[in-house]
Amino acid sequence: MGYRNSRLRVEDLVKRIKALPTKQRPRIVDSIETDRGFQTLSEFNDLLMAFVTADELELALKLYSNLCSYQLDPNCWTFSIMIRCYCKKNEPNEAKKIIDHMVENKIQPTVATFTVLINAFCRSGRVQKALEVLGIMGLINRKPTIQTYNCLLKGLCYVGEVEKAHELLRNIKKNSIRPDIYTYTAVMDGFCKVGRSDEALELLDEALGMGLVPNAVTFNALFTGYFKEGRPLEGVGLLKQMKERNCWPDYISYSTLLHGLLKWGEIYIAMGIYKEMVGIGFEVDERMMNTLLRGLCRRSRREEMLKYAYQVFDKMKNEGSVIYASTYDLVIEAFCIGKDADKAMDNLIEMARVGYALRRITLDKVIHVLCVEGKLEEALSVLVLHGIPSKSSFNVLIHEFNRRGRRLGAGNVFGAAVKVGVIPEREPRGCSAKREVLISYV
DNA sequence: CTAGGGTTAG
Repeated sequence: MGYRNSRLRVEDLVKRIKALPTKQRPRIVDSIETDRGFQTLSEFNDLLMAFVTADELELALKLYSNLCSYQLDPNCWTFSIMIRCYCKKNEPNEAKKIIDHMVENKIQPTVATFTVLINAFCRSGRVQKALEVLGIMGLINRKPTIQTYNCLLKGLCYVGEVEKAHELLRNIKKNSIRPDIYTYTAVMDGFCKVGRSDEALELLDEALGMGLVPNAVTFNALFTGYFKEGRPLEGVGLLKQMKERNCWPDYISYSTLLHGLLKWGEIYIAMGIYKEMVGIGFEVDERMMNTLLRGLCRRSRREEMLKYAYQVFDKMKNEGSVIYASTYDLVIEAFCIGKDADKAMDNLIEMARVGYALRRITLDKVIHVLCVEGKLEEALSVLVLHGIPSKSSFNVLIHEFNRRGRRLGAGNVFGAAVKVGVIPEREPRGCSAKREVLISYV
């Protein structure tokens, strides 16, 4: 049974390979070889291409290296696939060797093949090499298309040559190649990444004037620019404009916007955007939820924000999200602000249980609120957690115990302080208590 | 006779 080509068979084979552990995959290629190989080169090319599209690059290389054992000669298409393979592997220099070989042997690669290689060089910041390839194209009279230029534009922006990208865009127009929305998006993105959103906006107008239709990616570039420049509210305006243009914001639009608003302290508006996202059905990821929650907690002196913080925190707990240490700190602080001593304490214990370091400031705040609420026993139990409160917390505790005439409690606190190397100014009432403690701990 | 090429975030 020879390996017979049909699209179904190729897809089937790739599927079967995908189901295998990585280490066992090369064996399939060997089995093809022992299985009488390929009838035609086109069968071979089809499978090679299938490997490359399926990201099985090692298998593609292995298959290619077996080529002569099937007594087949590579053609233009075979080489093109291998160029794609090396580009995917981020080895454009290897790909270029193949292009050179093709050109030398008068097997002329098409624009698409050149574009793949130019893109690979650009993506890795080797714009010079990309331009060199463009030069080879010129030599054999292959004209770049707008896609080729788009790759170069992105490459130029990537290496910080936005000015040059802009100039190239002008030249493209002059040479009567019609830019498309990818072209404009690429240069706009370049401007936005260096804080020149206004120039990006001018380009957007130009694109609109040409009848091009901006998409979410185009707008997302502007979002990024606005937030880089500290203009979060203009981002909100942009969202509105997007919708008016019937361009539906995607997940990246929303999360960029949300992140920008949080970064610049527009927490209330951020909460609104968050609700909108959830309403549409976007899942807000854990990291973003942590950021949102921290923002809400920072504003928790406003009652409404505290309420939101509670809601978001509950939701995260219900969904089993990981709550970061920095988030716990702020949540506990918010509970303290909200005079919810028990919740503050519960979460402090929770924080200790999951193994997070307990910051002094957090311990202090919990001890303080527990004392204010008259929960002395709980305040005392904070001392058994792993973490050292500040001297003033020990002072407050000793004072509270003294005030209630609880000499033993005060002595315990004093002892705990001394044990961790803190000598409070406050002393347990009655000298004997202090002396006892000092004798037993020092 | 045909494969195939270009976007975005914290």
